Amino acid sequence: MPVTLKELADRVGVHPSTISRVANNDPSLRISPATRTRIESLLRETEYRPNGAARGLKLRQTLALAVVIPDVTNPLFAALFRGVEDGASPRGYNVVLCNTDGSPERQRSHLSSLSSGRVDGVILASTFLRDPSVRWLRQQRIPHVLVNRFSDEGLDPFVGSDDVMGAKVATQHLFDLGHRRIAHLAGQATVSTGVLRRRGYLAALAEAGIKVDPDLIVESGYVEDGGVRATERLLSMRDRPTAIFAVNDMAAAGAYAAARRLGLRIPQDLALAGYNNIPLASRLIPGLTTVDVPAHQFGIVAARLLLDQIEGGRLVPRRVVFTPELVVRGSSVAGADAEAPPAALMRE
Amino acid sequence: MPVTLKELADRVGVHPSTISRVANNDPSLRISPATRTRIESLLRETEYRPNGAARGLKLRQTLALAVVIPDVTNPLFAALFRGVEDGASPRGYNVVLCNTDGSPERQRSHLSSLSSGRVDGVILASTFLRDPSVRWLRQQRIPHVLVNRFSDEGLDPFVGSDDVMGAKVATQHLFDLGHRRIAHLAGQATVSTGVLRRRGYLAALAEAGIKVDPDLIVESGYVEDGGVRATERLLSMRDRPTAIFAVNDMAAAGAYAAARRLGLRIPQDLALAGYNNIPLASRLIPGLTTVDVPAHQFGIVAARLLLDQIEGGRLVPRRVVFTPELVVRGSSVAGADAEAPPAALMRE
DNA sequence: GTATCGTAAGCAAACGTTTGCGCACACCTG
DNA sequence: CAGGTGTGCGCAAACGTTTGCTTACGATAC
Repeated sequence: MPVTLKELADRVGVHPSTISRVANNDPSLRISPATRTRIESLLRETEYRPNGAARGLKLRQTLALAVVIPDVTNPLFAALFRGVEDGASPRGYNVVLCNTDGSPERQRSHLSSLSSGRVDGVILASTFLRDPSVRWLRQQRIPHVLVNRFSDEGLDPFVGSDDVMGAKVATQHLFDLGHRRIAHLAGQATVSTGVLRRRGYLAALAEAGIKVDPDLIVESGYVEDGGVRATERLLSMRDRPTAIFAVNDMAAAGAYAAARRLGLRIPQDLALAGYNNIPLASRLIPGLTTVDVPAHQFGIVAARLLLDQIEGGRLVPRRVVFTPELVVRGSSVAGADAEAPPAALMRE
Repeated sequence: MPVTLKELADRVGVHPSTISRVANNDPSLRISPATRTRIESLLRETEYRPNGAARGLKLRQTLALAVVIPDVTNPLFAALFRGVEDGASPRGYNVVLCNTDGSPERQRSHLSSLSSGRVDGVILASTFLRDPSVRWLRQQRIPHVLVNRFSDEGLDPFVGSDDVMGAKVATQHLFDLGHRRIAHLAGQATVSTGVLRRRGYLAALAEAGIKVDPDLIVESGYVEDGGVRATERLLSMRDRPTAIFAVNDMAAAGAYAAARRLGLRIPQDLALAGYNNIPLASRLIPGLTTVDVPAHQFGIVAARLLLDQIEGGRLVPRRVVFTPELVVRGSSVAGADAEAPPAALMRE
């Protein structure tokens, strides 16, 4: 159905290669202005687009990228994807989206399905520490960029934020408010954000001269449900914490539910801080104090790193690390919520 | 980098075509068990994957689909995308995601960038009535399926829900609760959901014997901000409505903000119903009564329709219309919210 | 001993581009 | 008019598969 070079060539009485050169603006082409305009107008008229497969075959490039994430349904990753698309689209690349639901097999299967040269590079979020898939990408020399979480420290191009500092700032914030028994809903030790944010939490305590109580560190994982259970455990202690720093906002949202169930007021009876600043954070009542992670920026930068890598040829490991920022809301400071939070703008 | 047929052929001392036939399980191939196993083990060992571009060129198929939506950041579309991927992935297709932000030019540009045969088909959500892009798809005979909104009635394969019925049921619900002045935050007249849901609203009023007050129908569009402004206008009337049916949940969320600002209690002073049942609906306090739209199912079914169309060859227009279901929460019936809404499960 | 047949695999074209060279023609120079 | 220099474009290979057709070879039949 789409028009081909040969057809055009017949219609304008010229060799296909000439048309190809005109379409590609080949500077080495010497051509009479007359033929050139004739060809150009034909190209415009027919809206000629070179066949992607043929072009890809010859040029060994697909003009496509893959983004592999656990779940777009999560606003953090949705924003990340938008960033990637916004970075890649102007440069002519399409973006295929792969959801893994956190399952390594699904991740593996997606990557292998893409490995038949169906994308020029991969952006990978939420890998594990020492992730086999990432090693495979390295070994296959498939251009890739890790986002948010890294795998083997420093071996891959990476864009993320300073998780240690973010966690430290959040914890210090709680300390500055007078809290001395500060708990941590922790992420898994198999994930970089988990270990780094825990490290930041510990660093803040150390700096404040607070002795660490191991009972105050409970693994909640990154889901709301885990946050509920972990918080219930914390709040049922004899000497319960007055504040909690959660590894992410979903776990913190779980803490809200647990606190409400026990009749505790936030922030008077329990202060909370989360991580990521997903849209939900400002929707909760009171608003959730959290560490902002510029997911959209992550995407843009990751796309740039990847495309530079692809178009530049050689793999140049490079890390871009953002400095996170604390967003203070009512979950830590009473009355901190702005009057009528600015309505997030969303379309149907 | 990836291994090619010719290389394999050299390594096993056989012609490339034979390897191809073995890899593709060509039933017309007669081959000795010995050679077959020799080839098969080589294929496994090298993890051979045929080059996608070459295969696509020969077979004129890309094994890729495109999903075109306004914005993945919107949970409704995120869920829709997941459905498409869940439907397409098992059948070997990748899915490229294109966000248009509602701009027809961006939609056009995405479609044209895909038109170089870079996808086998397109799933399009949120088109306008009489949308030029859709007509272009039809004219180019590019396999496509419309979701949620349709364009020219009945001309394209479509999956969505019965918007008239959904709106009617929601409005009737408000009527049954005793409300007589029921307003409508309406969608644009250029969008199928806008006109159909308005039609459902009107039908319910007619059936209830209520005379329509044109002042009670205000166009809010599909965004929160529009909902705020439209509701403010409604609530500042001398004889203001006691209930509002909003064209979607975002507009309804805007109504919450406007009501709070005016010190009105929901549902006592103002009852609300929305549409779509996005995750936010159950997060609002009180929970938002709304019409559930099975976005994930939409995606699955749309993928099936599209793949059948692609693989089956001829275009068979077909419509799949779901019957929507009303979800009653606290925004219409005081105390309807379940104790501690089941925590939505999300990952970081 | 030749014709027939079945088995096991090879040959080569084609898919639509891109691109390094080459070729024909015209024009200029001496 | 011979030789040189541009100009304007054409030729053909190559990218990695797929697939209809052909071929080589050994066995069986007559």
